[in-house]
Amino acid sequence: MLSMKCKYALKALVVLAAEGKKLPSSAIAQKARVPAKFLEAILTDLRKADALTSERGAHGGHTLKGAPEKIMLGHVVRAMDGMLAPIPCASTFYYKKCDDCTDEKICVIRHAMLEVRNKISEVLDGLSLEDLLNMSPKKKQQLFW
Amino acid sequence: MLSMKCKYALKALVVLAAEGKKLPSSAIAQKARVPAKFLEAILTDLRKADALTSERGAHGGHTLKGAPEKIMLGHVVRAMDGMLAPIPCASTFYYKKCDDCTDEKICVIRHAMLEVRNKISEVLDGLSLEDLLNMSPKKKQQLFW
DNA sequence: TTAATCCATATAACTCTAATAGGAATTGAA
DNA sequence: TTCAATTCCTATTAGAGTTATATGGATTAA
Repeated sequence: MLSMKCKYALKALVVLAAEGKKLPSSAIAQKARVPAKFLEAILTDLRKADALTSERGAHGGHTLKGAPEKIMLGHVVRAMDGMLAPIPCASTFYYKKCDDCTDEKICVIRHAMLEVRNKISEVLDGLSLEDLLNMSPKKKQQLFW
Repeated sequence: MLSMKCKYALKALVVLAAEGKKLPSSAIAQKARVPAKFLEAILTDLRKADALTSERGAHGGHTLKGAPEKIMLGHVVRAMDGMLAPIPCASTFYYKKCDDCTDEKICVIRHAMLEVRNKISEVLDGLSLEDLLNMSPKKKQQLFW
């Protein structure tokens, strides 16, 4: 399950990608329809995840860091929610051994979940913000949801 | 994320599939290395999900309902954890509209997550308990994890 | 009658989620 | 210098979900 936080993060980044310019968090919150104060925390996390840069003070705001086609959904989801894999022992970036497993090389649950994690990764690490924008039939009106 | 409950459920079913006979929950708990009392509740859910049948009283126990090749992982995971999709609006079996979305037909987040949900479904609805057993290189010794 | 077993309900500790609140620090402009 | 806009930081909170454990009732075979 994607958390609301992660979904909001994606929406915020789509807005930034579509506008292609610096935006204050209040503007992002309004365009993405996301609780403003919650979004502030999310934007901080996105900055730490190197997805955007922020400028403080009057006329400050947030700017996408790098081109929209370089920012992949997998990166964002991992930064917000952690691993893509259904269980820790099947994760590449957030691997953790199971307590109830003696030999993970033969674990059939893990084998199955590795397949799942690879499919999820194929999709999310293969989709960029730019790809998301291009999915929208109403791109020009900037209606994405 | 798969819950422990779901993981335990899968392990219990693998044990039942491997043994191919009626087993009391205590035996399943021991072979699957799952907390006994927690497992009892899980077995009840699996019965409600039509994955096994139970007999009460002395010499009672739980038996897989139907052939192992007919019980799919997707069915089990849905019964334990709910939807496979990352977000409710992308779920087939547990669909629910998003509050922050005006037109889901154009929602780019949903489109991306539909791809993910379909891939997950392809794997989990394509894998049976029998497939899991066959994944194990130590099938004869009944070591699955 | 007894022991084994499933079944049902309650509870508890813990963590996670989805926020909200309040204010400090920074910046550009009047 | 002062003001307003803005990010940034820390704390708090209500509610839900997770992962169990405890107790005892109901059922069944020997």
